[in-house]
Amino acid sequence: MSDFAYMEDWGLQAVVRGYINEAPTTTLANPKSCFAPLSGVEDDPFSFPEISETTTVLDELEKLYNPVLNPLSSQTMLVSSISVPKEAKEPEKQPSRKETGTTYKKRKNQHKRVVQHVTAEGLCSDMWAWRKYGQKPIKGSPYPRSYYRCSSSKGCPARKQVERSHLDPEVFIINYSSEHNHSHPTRRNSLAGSTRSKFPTSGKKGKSSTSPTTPLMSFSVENEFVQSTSIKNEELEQTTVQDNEGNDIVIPDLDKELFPCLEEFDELTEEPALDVCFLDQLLEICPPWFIDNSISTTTSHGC
DNA sequence: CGCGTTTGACCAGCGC
DNA sequence: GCGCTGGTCAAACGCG
Repeated sequence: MSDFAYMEDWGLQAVVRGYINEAPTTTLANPKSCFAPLSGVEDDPFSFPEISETTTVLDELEKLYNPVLNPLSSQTMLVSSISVPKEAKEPEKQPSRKETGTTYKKRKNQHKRVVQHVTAEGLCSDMWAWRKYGQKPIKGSPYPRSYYRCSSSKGCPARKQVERSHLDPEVFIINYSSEHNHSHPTRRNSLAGSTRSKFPTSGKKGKSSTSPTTPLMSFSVENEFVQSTSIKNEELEQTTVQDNEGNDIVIPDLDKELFPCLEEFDELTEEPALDVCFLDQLLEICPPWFIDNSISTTTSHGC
Protein backbone atom coordinates (compact mmCIF):
# COMPACT_ATOMS: atom_id res chain seq x y z
CA MET A 1 0.00 0.00 0.00
CA SER A 2 2.43 2.60 -1.10
CA ASP A 3 -0.37 5.07 -1.53
CA PHE A 4 -1.37 4.74 2.02
CA ALA A 5 2.16 5.07 3.20
CA TYR A 6 2.53 8.17 1.18
CA MET A 7 -0.58 9.67 2.56
CA GLU A 8 0.43 8.80 6.00
CA ASP A 9 3.74 10.42 5.39
CA TRP A 10 2.16 13.59 4.34
CA GLY A 11 -0.53 13.98 6.88
CA LEU A 12 0.66 17.44 7.52
CA GLN A 13 -2.63 19.15 7.76
CA ALA A 14 -3.49 17.49 10.97
CA VAL A 15 0.01 17.67 12.23
CA VAL A 16 0.46 21.30 11.57
CA ARG A 17 -2.77 22.23 13.11
CA GLY A 18 -2.16 20.32 16.23
CA TYR A 19 -1.52 22.38 19.27
CA ILE A 20 -0.47 21.12 22.60
CA ASN A 21 -1.62 23.51 25.15
CA GLU A 22 0.56 22.13 27.84
CA ALA A 23 3.57 21.81 25.71
CA PRO A 24 5.76 24.69 24.79
CA THR A 25 5.83 25.77 21.25
CA THR A 26 8.47 24.94 18.80
CA THR A 27 11.64 26.64 19.59
CA LEU A 28 14.82 27.00 17.80
CA ALA A 29 17.53 24.52 18.10
CA ASN A 30 20.99 25.66 17.54
CA PRO A 31 21.42 26.51 13.89
CA LYS A 32 25.08 25.82 14.10
CA SER A 33 24.63 22.49 15.64
CA CYS A 34 24.68 20.01 12.88
CA PHE A 35 23.01 20.66 9.60
CA ALA A 36 24.42 21.86 6.43
CA PRO A 37 21.71 23.79 4.70
CA LEU A 38 19.37 21.66 2.77
CA SER A 39 18.60 22.23 -0.80
CA GLY A 40 15.48 24.20 -1.33
CA VAL A 41 16.00 26.35 1.67
CA GLU A 42 18.13 29.36 2.07
CA ASP A 43 21.66 28.31 2.12
CA ASP A 44 23.14 31.61 2.96
CA PRO A 45 22.21 32.81 6.37
CA PHE A 46 24.02 36.02 5.71
CA SER A 47 22.34 36.91 2.52
CA PHE A 48 20.80 39.77 4.40
CA PRO A 49 23.76 41.39 6.05
CA GLU A 50 21.66 43.76 8.04
CA ILE A 51 20.30 40.96 10.10
CA SER A 52 23.30 38.77 10.45
CA GLU A 53 23.63 40.13 13.92
CA THR A 54 20.16 38.98 14.64
CA THR A 55 21.22 35.49 13.82
CA THR A 56 23.96 35.69 16.35
CA VAL A 57 21.62 37.05 18.91
CA LEU A 58 19.25 34.27 18.18
CA ASP A 59 21.96 31.77 18.70
CA GLU A 60 22.50 33.11 22.15
CA LEU A 61 18.83 33.34 22.63
CA GLU A 62 18.31 29.76 21.75
CA LYS A 63 20.91 28.62 24.21
CA LEU A 64 19.29 30.59 26.91
CA TYR A 65 15.73 30.03 26.00
CA ASN A 66 15.51 26.63 24.54
CA PRO A 67 16.09 24.41 27.53
CA VAL A 68 14.01 26.51 29.81
CA LEU A 69 10.94 26.88 27.78
CA ASN A 70 10.91 23.97 25.52
CA PRO A 71 11.09 20.44 26.75
CA LEU A 72 10.38 19.47 23.18
CA SER A 73 13.47 21.15 22.01
CA SER A 74 15.24 17.91 21.49
CA GLN A 75 12.70 17.16 18.85
CA THR A 76 13.04 20.45 17.13
CA MET A 77 15.94 20.09 14.86
CA LEU A 78 17.14 23.49 14.02
CA VAL A 79 16.79 26.73 12.33
CA SER A 80 18.95 26.35 9.34
CA SER A 81 18.87 29.97 8.52
CA ILE A 82 17.30 33.16 9.54
CA SER A 83 16.95 36.09 7.29
CA VAL A 84 14.86 39.15 7.53
CA PRO A 85 14.48 40.97 4.27
CA LYS A 86 13.14 44.43 4.48
CA GLU A 87 9.94 43.71 2.74
CA ALA A 88 9.23 41.06 5.23
CA LYS A 89 9.54 43.49 8.06
CA GLU A 90 7.17 45.81 6.37
CA PRO A 91 4.99 43.52 4.36
CA GLU A 92 3.49 45.46 1.59
CA LYS A 93 0.02 44.53 0.65
CA GLN A 94 0.05 43.27 -2.82
CA PRO A 95 -2.94 43.75 -5.03
CA SER A 96 -4.86 40.65 -5.66
CA ARG A 97 -4.96 39.07 -9.02
CA LYS A 98 -8.64 39.77 -9.13
CA GLU A 99 -8.24 43.40 -8.38
CA THR A 100 -5.55 44.18 -10.84
CA GLY A 101 -5.32 41.31 -13.19
CA THR A 102 -1.68 41.22 -12.32
CA THR A 103 0.02 39.31 -9.67
CA TYR A 104 0.83 39.37 -6.08
CA LYS A 105 3.87 37.42 -5.37
CA LYS A 106 7.44 38.01 -4.71
CA ARG A 107 9.67 35.46 -6.20
CA LYS A 108 11.03 32.54 -4.37
CA ASN A 109 12.88 33.12 -1.18
CA GLN A 110 12.42 36.80 -0.96
CA HIS A 111 9.96 36.50 1.84
CA LYS A 112 11.45 33.55 3.58
CA ARG A 113 12.88 34.38 6.86
CA VAL A 114 13.01 31.51 9.24
CA VAL A 115 13.60 27.94 8.32
CA GLN A 116 13.00 25.37 10.95
CA HIS A 117 13.68 21.71 10.79
CA VAL A 118 11.36 19.99 13.14
CA THR A 119 10.00 16.61 13.79
CA ALA A 120 6.31 15.96 13.73
CA GLU A 121 6.27 16.85 17.39
CA GLY A 122 7.71 20.16 16.58
CA LEU A 123 5.08 20.79 14.02
CA CYS A 124 2.29 20.41 16.46
CA SER A 125 3.69 22.98 18.75
CA ASP A 126 2.91 25.92 16.57
CA MET A 127 0.15 27.73 18.33
CA TRP A 128 -0.92 29.91 15.45
CA ALA A 129 -3.89 28.95 13.43
CA TRP A 130 -2.84 28.24 9.90
CA ARG A 131 -5.00 27.75 6.91
CA LYS A 132 -3.72 25.79 4.03
CA TYR A 133 -4.11 27.56 0.75
CA GLY A 134 -2.05 25.50 -1.59
CA GLN A 135 0.16 22.59 -2.19
CA LYS A 136 2.73 21.95 -4.81
CA PRO A 137 4.97 19.11 -5.70
CA ILE A 138 8.53 20.27 -5.47
CA LYS A 139 11.01 19.20 -8.00
CA GLY A 140 13.70 17.07 -6.52
CA SER A 141 11.66 16.19 -3.51
CA PRO A 142 9.36 13.21 -3.25
CA TYR A 143 7.16 15.19 -0.93
CA PRO A 144 4.94 18.08 -1.86
CA ARG A 145 5.15 21.42 -0.15
CA SER A 146 2.15 22.81 1.60
CA TYR A 147 1.42 26.49 1.88
CA TYR A 148 -0.24 27.96 4.91
CA ARG A 149 -1.31 31.42 5.83
CA CYS A 150 -2.31 32.67 9.20
CA SER A 151 -6.00 32.45 9.79
CA SER A 152 -5.93 33.93 13.24
CA SER A 153 -6.48 37.37 11.92
CA LYS A 154 -7.85 38.67 8.70
CA GLY A 155 -5.21 40.23 6.58
CA CYS A 156 -2.38 38.75 8.52
CA PRO A 157 0.49 38.41 6.06
CA ALA A 158 2.15 35.59 7.91
CA ARG A 159 2.86 32.58 5.78
CA LYS A 160 4.50 29.31 6.27
CA GLN A 161 5.51 26.48 4.04
CA VAL A 162 5.81 22.97 5.27
CA GLU A 163 7.53 20.18 3.52
CA ARG A 164 9.20 17.00 4.48
CA SER A 165 12.89 16.77 4.22
CA HIS A 166 13.76 14.34 1.50
CA LEU A 167 16.86 13.51 3.48
CA ASP A 168 15.01 12.54 6.55
CA PRO A 169 11.29 12.00 6.23
CA GLU A 170 11.01 12.35 9.96
CA VAL A 171 12.01 15.94 9.63
CA PHE A 172 9.76 18.69 8.41
CA ILE A 173 11.12 21.85 6.96
CA ILE A 174 9.08 24.88 7.84
CA ASN A 175 9.63 28.18 6.16
CA TYR A 176 8.11 31.12 7.89
CA SER A 177 7.68 34.28 5.93
CA SER A 178 6.27 37.64 6.79
CA GLU A 179 5.16 38.31 10.27
CA HIS A 180 1.95 38.29 12.15
CA ASN A 181 0.33 41.66 12.47
CA HIS A 182 -1.64 40.68 15.51
CA SER A 183 -1.19 39.11 18.87
CA HIS A 184 -1.61 35.50 19.62
CA PRO A 185 -5.03 34.08 19.19
CA THR A 186 -6.58 33.20 22.49
CA ARG A 187 -7.60 29.92 21.07
CA ARG A 188 -7.26 28.02 17.92
CA ASN A 189 -9.75 28.28 15.19
CA SER A 190 -12.43 25.74 14.90
CA LEU A 191 -11.64 22.40 13.49
CA ALA A 192 -14.21 22.76 10.81
CA GLY A 193 -13.15 20.93 7.78
CA SER A 194 -10.27 19.30 9.45
CA THR A 195 -11.93 16.32 10.94
CA ARG A 196 -13.41 14.69 7.95
CA SER A 197 -11.94 11.44 6.99
CA LYS A 198 -9.28 11.84 4.41
CA PHE A 199 -8.81 8.23 3.76
CA PRO A 200 -9.63 7.27 0.25
CA THR A 201 -12.03 4.61 1.33
CA SER A 202 -15.00 6.07 -0.43
CA GLY A 203 -13.16 7.88 -3.11
CA LYS A 204 -13.12 11.61 -3.28
CA LYS A 205 -15.82 14.01 -3.99
CA GLY A 206 -16.79 14.64 -7.58
CA LYS A 207 -13.74 16.69 -8.19
CA SER A 208 -11.31 13.89 -7.95
CA SER A 209 -7.63 14.28 -7.82
CA THR A 210 -5.98 13.84 -11.13
CA SER A 211 -2.58 14.81 -10.08
CA PRO A 212 -0.22 12.01 -9.23
CA THR A 213 1.67 14.37 -7.06
CA THR A 214 -1.14 15.34 -4.78
CA PRO A 215 -1.70 12.43 -2.50
CA LEU A 216 -2.68 14.55 0.42
CA MET A 217 -4.86 13.08 2.99
CA SER A 218 -5.00 14.49 6.42
CA PHE A 219 -5.98 12.69 9.51
CA SER A 220 -8.06 13.44 12.50
CA VAL A 221 -5.18 12.74 14.72
CA GLU A 222 -4.94 15.81 16.80
CA ASN A 223 -5.71 14.09 20.02
CA GLU A 224 -3.85 11.01 19.21
CA PHE A 225 -0.97 13.10 18.17
CA VAL A 226 -0.86 14.97 21.39
CA GLN A 227 -0.79 11.72 23.21
CA SER A 228 1.98 10.29 21.19
CA THR A 229 3.90 13.47 21.56
CA SER A 230 3.92 13.33 25.29
CA ILE A 231 4.87 9.73 25.25
CA LYS A 232 7.68 10.29 22.91
CA ASN A 233 8.82 13.26 24.83
CA GLU A 234 9.18 11.19 27.92
CA GLU A 235 10.87 8.38 26.20
CA LEU A 236 13.08 10.34 23.97
CA GLU A 237 16.61 10.30 25.13
CA GLN A 238 18.37 11.16 21.99
CA THR A 239 17.41 12.43 18.62
CA THR A 240 19.31 11.58 15.56
CA VAL A 241 18.94 13.06 12.15
CA GLN A 242 20.81 12.83 8.95
CA ASP A 243 22.82 15.45 7.27
CA ASN A 244 23.27 16.03 3.58
CA GLU A 245 25.57 13.11 3.26
CA GLY A 246 23.34 10.74 5.10
CA ASN A 247 25.44 10.69 8.21
CA ASP A 248 23.65 10.24 11.45
CA ILE A 249 23.87 13.23 13.65
CA VAL A 250 22.99 13.11 17.27
CA ILE A 251 21.04 16.06 18.45
CA PRO A 252 22.18 16.82 21.94
CA ASP A 253 19.56 16.83 24.59
CA LEU A 254 19.88 20.41 25.59
CA ASP A 255 17.53 19.98 28.46
CA LYS A 256 19.85 17.56 30.11
CA GLU A 257 22.92 19.26 28.97
CA LEU A 258 22.09 22.60 30.42
CA PHE A 259 19.83 21.42 33.16
CA PRO A 260 21.22 18.16 34.34
CA CYS A 261 18.93 18.18 37.26
CA LEU A 262 15.37 17.80 36.19
CA GLU A 263 14.13 19.41 39.38
CA GLU A 264 16.18 22.42 38.57
CA PHE A 265 14.57 22.57 35.20
CA ASP A 266 11.14 22.32 36.72
CA GLU A 267 11.90 25.04 39.15
CA LEU A 268 13.02 27.31 36.45
CA THR A 269 10.06 26.71 34.27
CA GLU A 270 7.72 27.39 37.11
CA GLU A 271 9.42 30.48 38.27
CA PRO A 272 7.52 33.48 36.96
CA ALA A 273 10.32 35.86 37.74
CA LEU A 274 12.55 34.06 35.36
CA ASP A 275 9.98 34.26 32.67
CA VAL A 276 9.47 37.94 33.17
CA CYS A 277 13.13 38.68 33.01
CA PHE A 278 13.62 36.45 30.11
CA LEU A 279 10.72 37.88 28.22
CA ASP A 280 12.03 41.33 28.78
CA GLN A 281 15.27 40.32 27.20
CA LEU A 282 13.45 38.56 24.49
CA LEU A 283 11.33 41.54 23.65
CA GLU A 284 14.36 43.68 23.33
CA ILE A 285 16.02 41.61 20.69
CA CYS A 286 13.32 39.71 18.93
CA PRO A 287 10.54 40.86 16.70
CA PRO A 288 7.15 40.17 18.21
CA TRP A 289 6.21 37.62 15.63
CA PHE A 290 9.24 35.59 16.47
CA ILE A 291 8.46 35.61 20.10
CA ASP A 292 4.89 34.77 19.42
CA ASN A 293 6.00 31.83 17.42
CA SER A 294 8.30 30.66 20.05
CA ILE A 295 6.60 31.14 23.33
CA SER A 296 3.48 29.70 24.68
CA THR A 297 4.14 28.41 28.10
CA THR A 298 5.59 31.56 29.51
CA THR A 299 2.51 33.45 28.58
CA SER A 300 0.56 31.02 30.63
CA HIS A 301 2.46 32.29 33.60
CA GLY A 302 0.79 35.59 33.20
CA CYS A 303 3.37 37.44 31.22
C1' DC B 1 -22.79 30.01 8.17
C1' DG B 2 -18.03 30.19 8.99
C1' DC B 3 -13.91 28.02 8.51
C1' DG B 4 -11.36 24.25 7.03
C1' DT B 5 -9.00 21.28 3.09
C1' DT B 6 -8.38 19.94 -1.68
C1' DT B 7 -6.86 20.81 -6.16
C1' DG B 8 -6.63 22.63 -10.92
C1' DA B 9 -5.51 26.86 -12.97
C1' DC B 10 -3.14 31.00 -13.29
C1' DC B 11 0.81 33.95 -13.30
C1' DA B 12 5.43 35.66 -13.04
C1' DG B 13 10.33 34.90 -11.75
C1' DC B 14 14.15 32.53 -13.27
C1' DG B 15 17.47 29.95 -16.10
C1' DC B 16 18.61 28.57 -20.57
C1' DG C 1 11.80 34.30 -26.05
C1' DC C 2 10.54 30.05 -24.09
C1' DG C 3 9.78 26.54 -20.81
C1' DC C 4 10.06 25.26 -16.12
C1' DT C 5 8.95 26.03 -11.59
C1' DG C 6 7.06 27.89 -7.42
C1' DG C 7 3.52 30.68 -5.11
C1' DT C 8 -1.19 31.92 -5.00
C1' DC C 9 -6.08 32.02 -6.19
C1' DA C 10 -10.57 30.35 -6.06
C1' DA C 11 -14.21 26.99 -6.65
C1' DA C 12 -16.00 22.96 -4.65
C1' DC C 13 -16.99 20.58 -0.85
C1' DG C 14 -16.88 18.85 4.29
C1' DC C 15 -17.51 19.65 9.16
C1' DG C 16 -19.31 21.69 13.43
